[in-house]
Amino acid sequence: MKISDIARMANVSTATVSRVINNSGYVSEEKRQLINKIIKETNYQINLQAKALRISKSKMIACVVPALDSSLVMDINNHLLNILNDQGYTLIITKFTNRNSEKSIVNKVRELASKGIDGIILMTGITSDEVAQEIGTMNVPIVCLNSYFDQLYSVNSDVYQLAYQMAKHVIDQGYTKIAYCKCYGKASITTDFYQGIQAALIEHGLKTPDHWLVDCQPGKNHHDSGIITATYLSQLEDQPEVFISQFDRISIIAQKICQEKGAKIRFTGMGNLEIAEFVTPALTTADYDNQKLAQNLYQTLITLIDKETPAAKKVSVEGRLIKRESV
Amino acid sequence: MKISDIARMANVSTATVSRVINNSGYVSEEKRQLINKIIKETNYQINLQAKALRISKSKMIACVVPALDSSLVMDINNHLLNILNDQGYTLIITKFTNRNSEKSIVNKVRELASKGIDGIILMTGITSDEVAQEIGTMNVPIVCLNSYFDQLYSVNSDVYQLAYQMAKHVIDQGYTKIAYCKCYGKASITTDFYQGIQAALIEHGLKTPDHWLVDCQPGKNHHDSGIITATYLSQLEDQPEVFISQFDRISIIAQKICQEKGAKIRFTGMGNLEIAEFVTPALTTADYDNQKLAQNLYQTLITLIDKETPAAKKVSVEGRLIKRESV
DNA sequence: AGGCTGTATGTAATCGATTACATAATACTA
DNA sequence: TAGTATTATGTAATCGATTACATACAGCCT
Repeated sequence: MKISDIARMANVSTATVSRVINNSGYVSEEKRQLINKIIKETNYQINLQAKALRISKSKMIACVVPALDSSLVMDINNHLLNILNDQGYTLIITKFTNRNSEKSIVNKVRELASKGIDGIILMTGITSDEVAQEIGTMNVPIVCLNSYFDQLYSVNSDVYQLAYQMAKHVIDQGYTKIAYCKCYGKASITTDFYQGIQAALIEHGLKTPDHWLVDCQPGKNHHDSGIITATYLSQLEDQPEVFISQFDRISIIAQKICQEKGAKIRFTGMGNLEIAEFVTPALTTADYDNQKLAQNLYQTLITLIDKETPAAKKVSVEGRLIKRESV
Repeated sequence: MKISDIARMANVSTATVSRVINNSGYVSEEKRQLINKIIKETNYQINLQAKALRISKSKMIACVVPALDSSLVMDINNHLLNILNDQGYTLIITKFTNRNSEKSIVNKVRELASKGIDGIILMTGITSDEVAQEIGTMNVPIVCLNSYFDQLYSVNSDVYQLAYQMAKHVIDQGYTKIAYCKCYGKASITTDFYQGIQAALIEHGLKTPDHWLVDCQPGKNHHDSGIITATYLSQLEDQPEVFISQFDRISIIAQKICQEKGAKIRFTGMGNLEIAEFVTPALTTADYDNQKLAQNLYQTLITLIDKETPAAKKVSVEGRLIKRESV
């Protein structure tokens, strides 16, 4: 069933049917009703592919994710889905890991553009200036999550603040032997985390010895990182009192393993997994406000799609500390 | 940059360029190389929208989910993403909750078809025969997850077996006062769960009094269901020894709350959330083999897309019990 | 030489919409 | 009454590909 079929049945031209469908131009009330009736009766659905081709707007947005396995990615996509559904957009999810050489993300973007996608949300972090530059100059609307560069629009959790507050909270509880994870990646957000903690520590005249700085990267996923972290910490001669981790999952797993090994190290997480409340002891963590992140991603992207200029190149979204039993 | 631009630059017709791109028909080696060279130099990307319109194959598959908030949905989509990426397919995720009246899922399917989608994976459960009938007769390839009907192709976890094994395991541990969740929905998988447990119980001459059958549905999500379940169980005069739940999340939350309330009820879950291993006590659960589910979903769908007949209308995927500390 | 076959390439219709432009009828204005 | 808006509708080009069909040339066979 296509527009020309409807046109024939209504004894009008396709132009008139199109006008009715898109509510544009002049159509007599009589024909409008007739056409609408036929459309309803025949269950006619416009071919969006053809429409997209003609008007160069597909109402499709692609989200590039490293994987669908972190609660952050899931949760934000869930919120995005709600927003996009409401706005008549379709969400495409596509995978790109930085393991396939960061440079080729440029090709990924090109590939998406060739599908006629209106805009792209990049959840796979960018670390290279050069790549950021290249992506920034492509003429497809793009917004990054938690990766900021001068050349790119981005929406970010204010991890610096959260890390700072978290460290401060730990210190306020009277702890001084504080370890934390220092991921040696170059991702913006990771650096923020590190610096936030540093700031609080320095402010209170504390210093963390190097061997309490755990690199959580080598484990490919948080599960493995948790095991690595726990194994490392629990075999130390001088164990820290608290380990501030950047991810709930790492903490939850490490906490459990340390308990089993009899290491009395306390943990804090980040991300506020639902489950963090139900482990023992309930995990102190930080909530990123994923809904707000999703909203801002959408808002920025739509502004770009509409060929307007977003209010800010880099949007920061405040989160909040969630204090529970663990620290 | 379109195909006609390439054609002009190479001094050939669009037909020849198309032949080179699609490796079809005759093209002289000389022109083939020239055209390939130009394509590379110009970074030309074929317009997939136009192509899809012409050949009526979009290489897009849609997955209809109730929400992106359960680990099952996430995990399967993650696996699907890997498979689809490899096969050159694009994954579209779209939301449909049964709260918006199950009937209108028919419209959702129609809407997707109008986007030129090649096939649909339905993760939003179907419960109505009538709807199944209607969807079954639409001429779009569709596969359901965990919802089976005579009219529809489906891939399902063998929940009956798992529930049976789980109950048997609990009984084998010496427990006799066994409660479990009886969700009053009509979803196929929910009934399977109930019947699997029943079978094991009856086999061992056990009977569960009605007030130990907890309806977990009223809480909209597992989090709430967990709270409701724990609250209910812990205030009972005669508490069961074990509660067999259909979802890890419910168990994890209920287990924690019962601990706090001093109720000594043990829990088992289902779904094998990564986190289930790290709560205290580590949760005994069942693994659905999500990867296999995803593979079968893909396989069945592709077979339908290729206009062939899948081996089975209803595919069952075996899972396995994971015995840990909780029971 | 005439007829085949295989290779190479181009022309133009087509997929299903949108829309600029032309045209026509009607109503309004001076 | 001629001229100008306003309303209504249709014609045909267009978006960027694919592909059936037509054409042409080369080599080969008898």
